[in-house]
Amino acid sequence: MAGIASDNLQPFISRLASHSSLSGEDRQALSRLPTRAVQVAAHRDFVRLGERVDHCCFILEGLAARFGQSSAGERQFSAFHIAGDMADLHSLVLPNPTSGIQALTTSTELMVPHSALRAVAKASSGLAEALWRECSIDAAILAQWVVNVGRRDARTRMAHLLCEMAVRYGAPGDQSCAYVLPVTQMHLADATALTAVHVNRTLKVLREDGLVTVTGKAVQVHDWAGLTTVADFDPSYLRAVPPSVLQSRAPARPMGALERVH
Amino acid sequence: MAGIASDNLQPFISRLASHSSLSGEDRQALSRLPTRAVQVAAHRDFVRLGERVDHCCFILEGLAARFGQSSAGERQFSAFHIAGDMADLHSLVLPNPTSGIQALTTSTELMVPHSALRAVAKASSGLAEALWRECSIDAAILAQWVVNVGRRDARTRMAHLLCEMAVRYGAPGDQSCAYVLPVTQMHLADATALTAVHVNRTLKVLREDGLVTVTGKAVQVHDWAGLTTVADFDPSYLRAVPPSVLQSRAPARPMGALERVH
DNA sequence: CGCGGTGTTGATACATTTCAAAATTTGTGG
DNA sequence: CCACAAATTTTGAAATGTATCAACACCGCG
Repeated sequence: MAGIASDNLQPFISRLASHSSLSGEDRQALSRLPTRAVQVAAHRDFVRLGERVDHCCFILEGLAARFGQSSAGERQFSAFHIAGDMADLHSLVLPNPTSGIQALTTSTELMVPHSALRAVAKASSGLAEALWRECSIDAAILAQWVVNVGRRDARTRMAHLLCEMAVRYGAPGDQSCAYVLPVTQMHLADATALTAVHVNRTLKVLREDGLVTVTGKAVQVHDWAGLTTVADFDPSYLRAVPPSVLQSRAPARPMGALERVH
Repeated sequence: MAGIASDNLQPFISRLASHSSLSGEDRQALSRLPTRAVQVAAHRDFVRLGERVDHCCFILEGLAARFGQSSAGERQFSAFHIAGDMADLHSLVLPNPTSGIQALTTSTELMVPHSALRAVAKASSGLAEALWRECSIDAAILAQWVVNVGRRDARTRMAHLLCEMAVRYGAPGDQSCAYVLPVTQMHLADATALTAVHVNRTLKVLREDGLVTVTGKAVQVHDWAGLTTVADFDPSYLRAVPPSVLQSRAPARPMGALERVH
C-alpha cells in the first residue's frame, strides 16, 4: 500500500507494450508509478471544462465518455473510454481540458499524478514516445468518429460504432461475439449524433436483420461478417502496427532542392 | 542549400514556442533539421492509406485537408491544415496513416525525415513534449469537429468552421476581419458534412444576415461578434495555455487508499 | 470560342427529428 | 420480496432540415 498501488496499472503497461517497445527499466518505472484509487459515481463528470487537472485517470473498471456540448446543451460524445484506457492521457501535455469526461457507470479509476508521469517520460525517451503514441491512437479513433458521424446514415453509423467497441473490447470477431457495454440508448444517441428515439428504431432494424442485439447491458453480435459489411468497418485504425523500429534509410535525394510532385 | 533549408522551419519553431518552453539548444536543433522542399499540385493526395511514411510534411504555403472516406466514396474532412502547420506530425509515432491528406491548392511543403525528428526528440525531453503537445492540440480541434458535425445545424456548423479558421489564421477578430481561404463549396461540404448545394444555400443565408461573405478565395467577416454568437463559438480549444510550468504540489491524500467521489 | 469546373436556384424526396403516450425495466425503501 | 417511483424502451404520427435531381449562369483558361 504505502503510497503505491502499482500492480493495478499492469493493463496500461501491457497496452503500451502492445504497440511500443519498452525496456525493462521503462516497465519498472511504470509499475512504480504512484496511484490513487478512486470510486467514481455514475453520471459524474470527473473532468470538467475550466478545471485544470494535475493527474491522469486510468479506468480500472467501468465506462466513461469524453464529450463536448453545444450551447443548446446537447451533448456529443467524442470517445468512449473502457477499462484499460487512460482516459485523459492528453491532459499531461494539455492540462486545461477542452472536453469533459463523464463516468457512464460507477467506475474505479487510478489517478496518476502528472508530476510522476512527467518524470518517467523525461527519464526515458522511449517511454515518452510510447505515451505519445497511445495518445495518437486516441486521436486516430477521433478522426474516424468525424467520418462516422459526418458521412454515414443511422444504420451504418450505429453498426460501425458497435464494431469498433467489439474490437476494442477484444471480443473475438469470428462469427458471433458478445461484450459488455452498459449504456442506455441515450448514450448511444450522444455517441452517434442521433436522437434516442432514432437509436431505438435503428437498433430494431439491426436486430431484425439478424446482425446484432443490444440491451442496456451488453451487445450480442450474431453475424460479425454481416455487421462489418453493413458498418463499412475496417479495424486497421484501431491498431498501431508494432514498431519494427527499423532505422529509415537515408533519403534518396539530397536535401534542399525544390522539386515538383504531380 | 547543401542539404539544409532550415530557415523555412522558423514558423514551426515559433508555433512550438508559443505553447511550450524551448531551450536555446532546442531551437538550434530544430533549425538544423534537414528538410526537403516539395511543390505539391492541387488535388494531390500526398498522404495515402496503406503507404507508410518516413517524413512529416510542414506546410510552407498552401492549404491541405485530412480526410477519411466511406465505402460509398464520400469524403469527409477531419481537419484543414494551413501554412505553418505540420500536417502529419502524428505520423512520427504512427507511420501507417489512418487518414489521407490532400493538397487543396498547389502547395509548398517541407518534408522533414522522421529519423531526424526522432533524433531531436530523443535528445531533448522538452522538445519531445512540445511536439506531443502540438499533436494534442490537433486532437483537441478534432474533438470539436465531432461536436460541430454531430450536434449543430447547417448554419451554426458553417459559422463555427469559419470562426475556427479565422482564429487559426490569426485574423484579428475585432469587428470585421478577413482571411484567405482558397476552397470550393465542395471542400466546405466535405468539411461540414453537408452537400455542396446546401453549403451554397447556407452561405447565402450567412451573407444575407450580414455576417460573412465567402468566395472561393477568401472569407470576409462583416460582424465578428454576430458570427461567433450564431456559431456558438468559444476559441479556447484552439490555444494551449502556455506552460507556467509550476511543479504540481504533492497530493493532499496518501496514495493507495480507495476513496469515493459522488 | 468553347469547355470543365464552380456557383446558383427551384422542385421534390426522404432520413431523421420532434412530440406524445404507453409499455417495460430498473432501482429503492419498506 | 413486494410496491412504488423513476428511468428507459418502444411505438405512432406529424414536422422539418437536408439531400437529391435537374437546369442554368458564371468564370477562368486553353
